[in-house]
Amino acid sequence: MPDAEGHPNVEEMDFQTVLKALSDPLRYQVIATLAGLPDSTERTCTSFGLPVSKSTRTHHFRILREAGLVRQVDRGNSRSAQLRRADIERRFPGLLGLVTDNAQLPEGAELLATRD
Amino acid sequence: MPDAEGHPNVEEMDFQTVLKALSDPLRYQVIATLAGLPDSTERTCTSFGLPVSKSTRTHHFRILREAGLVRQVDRGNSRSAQLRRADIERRFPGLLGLVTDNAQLPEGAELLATRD
DNA sequence: ACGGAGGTACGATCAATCTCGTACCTCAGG
DNA sequence: CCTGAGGTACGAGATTGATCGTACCTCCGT
Repeated sequence: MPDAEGHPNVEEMDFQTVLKALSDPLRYQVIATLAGLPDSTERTCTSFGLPVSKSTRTHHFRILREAGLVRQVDRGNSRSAQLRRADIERRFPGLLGLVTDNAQLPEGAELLATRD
Repeated sequence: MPDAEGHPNVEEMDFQTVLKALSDPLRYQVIATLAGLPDSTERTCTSFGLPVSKSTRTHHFRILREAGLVRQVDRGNSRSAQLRRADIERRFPGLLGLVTDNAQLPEGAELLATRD
């Protein structure tokens, strides 16, 4: 079962849950952005510049985390999110490729995502 | 734009729309079932034995059709649905493989699906 | 011509979920 | 010790989506 922070391990990842997580435009955008950046990239939730409130942001990142798509680790005063690329690739080979190939990132998304 | 029956062509298929279509358990089950059968298989909506009413069934098949996942053609007195396998494979390579690999079809699903 | 099976269209209902505000927590920096 | 930034938890509102019943259509078989 998932760990204390709600991360499922590779075997526990469920495709339907992942599809549901990705079917929201904002969450899709987060994953597509992360997938287009170097593997070890870590970002705070805020750094994506999502046009929603803090609590809504927490909600979306929880869904991504519980689907197994991102890992969130405590970094002192904040919390960084990183794509679980290897895990996803092992469990759902090719999925991330489809995500990046079909991403329609809004203008400036790369800038926002690259900002610290 | 889509034809009169609402079928998008290959270029018009949208990944987000497809993900949304697949994120419902019943619709996923339909696609997974079709994907596991020979390519030219045609089925009536009823033959899947979905545990919902007629109108709900129509609703789900409309979403699958408008996402571009199935093609529905008039067959006289009824209407048959078939998977747009080649189109999907061309537009989203590998997606159908993921769907079949992660399908958890209920017991007897193959029988229901194979029945005419 | 009639009945029934397969489908669609429409409107209503109910559940899921996206959204937000507020309150609260923790840590880094002054 | 404060303050502010980043996050979470919880409850409420709003929106989406699944579900159904009814009415209606078309075709096949009798």
